[in-house]
Amino acid sequence: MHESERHRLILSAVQDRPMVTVSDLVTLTGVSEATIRRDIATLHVQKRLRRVRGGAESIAPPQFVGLAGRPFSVNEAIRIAEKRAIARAAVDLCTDGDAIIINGGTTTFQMVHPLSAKRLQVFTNSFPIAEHLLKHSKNTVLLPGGAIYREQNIILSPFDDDGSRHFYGRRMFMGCQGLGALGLMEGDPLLAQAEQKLIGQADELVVLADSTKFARRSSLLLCPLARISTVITDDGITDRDAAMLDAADIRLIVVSAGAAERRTSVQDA
Amino acid sequence: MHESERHRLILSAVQDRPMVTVSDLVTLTGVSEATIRRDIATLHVQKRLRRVRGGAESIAPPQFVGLAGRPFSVNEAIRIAEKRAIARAAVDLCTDGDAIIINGGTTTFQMVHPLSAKRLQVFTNSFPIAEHLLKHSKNTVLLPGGAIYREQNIILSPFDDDGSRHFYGRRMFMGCQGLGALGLMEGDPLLAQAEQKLIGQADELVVLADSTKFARRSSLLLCPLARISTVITDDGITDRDAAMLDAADIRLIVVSAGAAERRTSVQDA
DNA sequence: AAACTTTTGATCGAAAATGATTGACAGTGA
DNA sequence: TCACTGTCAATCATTTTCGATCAAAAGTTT
Repeated sequence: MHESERHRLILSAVQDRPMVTVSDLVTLTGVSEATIRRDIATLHVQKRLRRVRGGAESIAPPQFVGLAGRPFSVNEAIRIAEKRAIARAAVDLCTDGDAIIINGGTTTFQMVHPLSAKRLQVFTNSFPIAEHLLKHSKNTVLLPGGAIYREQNIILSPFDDDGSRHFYGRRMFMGCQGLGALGLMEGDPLLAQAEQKLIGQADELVVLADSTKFARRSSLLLCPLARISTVITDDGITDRDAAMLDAADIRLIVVSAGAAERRTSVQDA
Repeated sequence: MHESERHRLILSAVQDRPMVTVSDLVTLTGVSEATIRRDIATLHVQKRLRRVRGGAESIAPPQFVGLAGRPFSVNEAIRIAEKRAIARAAVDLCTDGDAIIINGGTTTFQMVHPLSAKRLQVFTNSFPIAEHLLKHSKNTVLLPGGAIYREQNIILSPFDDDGSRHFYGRRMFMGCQGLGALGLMEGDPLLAQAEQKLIGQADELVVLADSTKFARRSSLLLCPLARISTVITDDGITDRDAAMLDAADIRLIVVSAGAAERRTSVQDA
């Protein structure tokens, strides 16, 4: 057994489990204890795992992953003010009693705070959104069936009969990775699949996209612009992009991310 | 049991309770009292929990724990030691990689702590169980579709195609309200409906029932004794009830709720 | 093939973790 | 007050784990 092969084995073993012991790895690889220790030390300085007494553990300990339902640690911090303002405008579209669909994502997650004051029927594939609404609001919460994907924090089923067909909402709210003349684009295949399932279960499709999204392109084209009813974005949007949405007969809601309240200016198409 | 694993277990245990005692953690982890104290001291200086007399408590502000982290406020406190011991024995039946089904309930909820150390595929209709496993373990978590019922804390759909038909487990674990010669009884119609959906999706049906359940009767008869493979209970069970289960060809696992280790005695039928 | 380097396995003392014991201390009830 | 109980810190013996060292094995270069 060669060094690189051992390293692959060790890394795969450590990702499966909260922690692997040295003796575990000895039986797994068949080499001596000393070698395993050396390997762990090497991988530790390479920051590919964390070395702990007795063995090794994954570099991302589970207690951080799940920290109070923070969804996507990477994207979360960026453009947070814009996302909040956009999410607030999205919630403002709803009145008590409405049935809505919220697709998982960092932008849509920001809707939970203003939603706390409402009483809606919310269908969502986002576990953190469901969790928050359950704990901090009186909204009715409904979920599709399926596995919980930890990275994306969404519930997704490989099957068609996951319950989403039985829910029909007045509006569906979703984020995206890119928005261009070709339509709505998503980056993550799993998110795309989840969104695909829910589009069509609502009268109106409301897209929450901060203004940087108009510059971004992505590989997965989810639907054409014509399918979108409303876009909510911040005031960084260019006239050209606004004109593009206008041409597609999309209602555009522009919010100001500035500290002040929602000075939302609505420009109907 | 290694240090890092114990720490994960302790943190997960302290999470959904106002406080855990040292002896709780001794039974949960199987290590000595001295070690638990040292662990608590370590985690305390790391500010990952607060050390209090008799045990430890969550560092998190009570607002989060209080609202819905508490699943079933009424039943939770009673016979907690028995329930924990029973739940632990239930988890001991599983080996990594197994696919299991856990029905929501106060007894089955106690399975989450020992489950933290496992790597299973867990299908559950209990939102708190899913939440805990997602945050504090590396188990794969799967859910049925439907609405979240706040009182029972379960996910339930009025429709048949909620995704549960697509999951097949080696074992299904469930609690109950009563257990008699006629069969398994449930009190809450919603819980009964949820259980009905999942029975039949697993090879073995394992019932977790503390010994008081044999004296209780209820209106909703869920299934006959013949459908049950295994019953796990505490040592308060009478010979008469044990004989009843034996006659029904049910494997009986009796655990001692006493502080000591899991002195589980298995009496096969 | 010989000389050299790298990797591996084994040994052994050091360091760390653990479990059990003890006594101190506070609270409880008789 | 006094015994009793539960909690806790300190201590010590034992076990586990670690790190350093060295020799054998494997691979490289000349």
